Amino acid sequence: MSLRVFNTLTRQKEPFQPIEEGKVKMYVCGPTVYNYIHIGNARAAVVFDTVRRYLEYIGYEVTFVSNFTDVDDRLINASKERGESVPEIAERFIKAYREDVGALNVRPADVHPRATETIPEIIAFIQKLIDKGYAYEAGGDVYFRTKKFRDYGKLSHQSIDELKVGARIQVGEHKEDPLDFALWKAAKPGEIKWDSPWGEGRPGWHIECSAMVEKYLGNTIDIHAGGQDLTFPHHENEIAQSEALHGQIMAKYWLHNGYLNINNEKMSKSLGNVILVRDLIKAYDPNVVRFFILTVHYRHPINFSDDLLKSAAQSFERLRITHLNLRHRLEKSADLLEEEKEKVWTAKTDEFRRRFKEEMDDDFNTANAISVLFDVAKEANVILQDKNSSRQVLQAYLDLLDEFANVLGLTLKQDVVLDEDIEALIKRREEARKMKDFATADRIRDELKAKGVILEDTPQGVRWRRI
RNA sequence: GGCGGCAUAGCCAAGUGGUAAGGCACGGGUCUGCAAAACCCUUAUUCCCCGGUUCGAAUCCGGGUGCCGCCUCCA
Repeated sequence: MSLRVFNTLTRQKEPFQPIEEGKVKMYVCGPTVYNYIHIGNARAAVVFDTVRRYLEYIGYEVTFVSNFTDVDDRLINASKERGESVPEIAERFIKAYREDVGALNVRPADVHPRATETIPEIIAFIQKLIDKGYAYEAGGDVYFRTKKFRDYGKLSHQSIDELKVGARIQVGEHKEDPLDFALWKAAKPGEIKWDSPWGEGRPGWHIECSAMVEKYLGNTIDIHAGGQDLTFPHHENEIAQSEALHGQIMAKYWLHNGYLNINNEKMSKSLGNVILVRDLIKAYDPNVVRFFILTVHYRHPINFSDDLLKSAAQSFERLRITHLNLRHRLEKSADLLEEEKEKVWTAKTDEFRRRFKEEMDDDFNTANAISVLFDVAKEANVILQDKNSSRQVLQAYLDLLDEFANVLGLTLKQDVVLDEDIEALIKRREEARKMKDFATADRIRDELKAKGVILEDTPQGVRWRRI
């Protein structure tokens, strides 16, 4: 079995074959940095970070590029409202983005280009489109001539006629056709601006991605990804720009993640139910948030609620406890394995690995991959029941858990550092238990529980963890 | 109007032709000084409804019901 991915372009799962053997060029549309990111943004970031990790796990060399949109209408509006400059706002929220997404264990991209640092390339791109007749200047704006691009609508599977029904020309725009979209917008007085052959202005939203993909990855890339809502118009327009200019396809595979709802309602400002990552990770371990996101297939809608998150926290705790218990037991175990028996265990762990890969190969089915993780934990727990477990076997299962968790960007390992006074209490309880003074032992155990430390007596001695 | 998605146990969620993964919660048992953790057992003769195709369907086809999304800034 090898990797198959669902391609929005064909609406089918296709065998994944990169353009260049062993290498993957991947671009993910990043945030417009005018605010803190919400959990919908987080889902996209986590999902495609996981895709990247898995591609690397199966041996690809991945070049991962993700942009920051640091100039556009929303930033300009925010600038007016807050009396702060556009670059100030952008800088602040880029920093916040890195923190938020970093907490969720999303690795930084190889390159994080910014629109404002790509202006010369954007202008050159637009100029070439004008030269080829795919774009026109009108009143200081430049628009893409949609009807000239024959494939327009191929990604969202809409005909131009159907799309026209919803299209509007805003007041002040000078489009030839309602479906045309801005490549360059003339600056209004006081707005942030750059010089261009068409006067002072700023790039439209879609053009930056086309220019960045070309600059950092080339004319055709392997994977272009983003949220479902970017399919139209953003990605459709990117395709129009890039393919009109280059005469070759922009990306082989287009991946889109599904929506995230809050208590079964769409998350939106008007409903007032937007949850910021920043706030969420104050209440929940970021690992749990990531785990929760990955328990649902990335293309399916995911519902968010307190109860669901609590349930996910319980679920994830099971994996963490097994991990912790393996480590505790490893300190007390000896190497007992004979060579032939080792082969049996290796065969078992290889089988888990095969299953994990099989699930991830099926369009990144993280939900099923996680179920393999639970099966590994179950097996490990059974081994922990045995009084004479071998060190090699325990270590093999611990490593396997870490290996899978790492592909998913999850951290199972917890370091439990105890204060001196807590250690002293544990020691006192041990002495009390030896003397069969269970009243004292239980009192200390309750006391520690109140402080967030759970004690568990095992045949190998006392074991502790934090709540 | 056009395009698309979803409906599986109390809850979450995989599964898209071969006889219902996994997790949470619940109940019983084992282990334990008691716990905790863990393990074992139990928990959907059945996958929104009605027809059809098939040796066989949650899975395919037709019809219906309900919910949702996109077509406009949006992950």
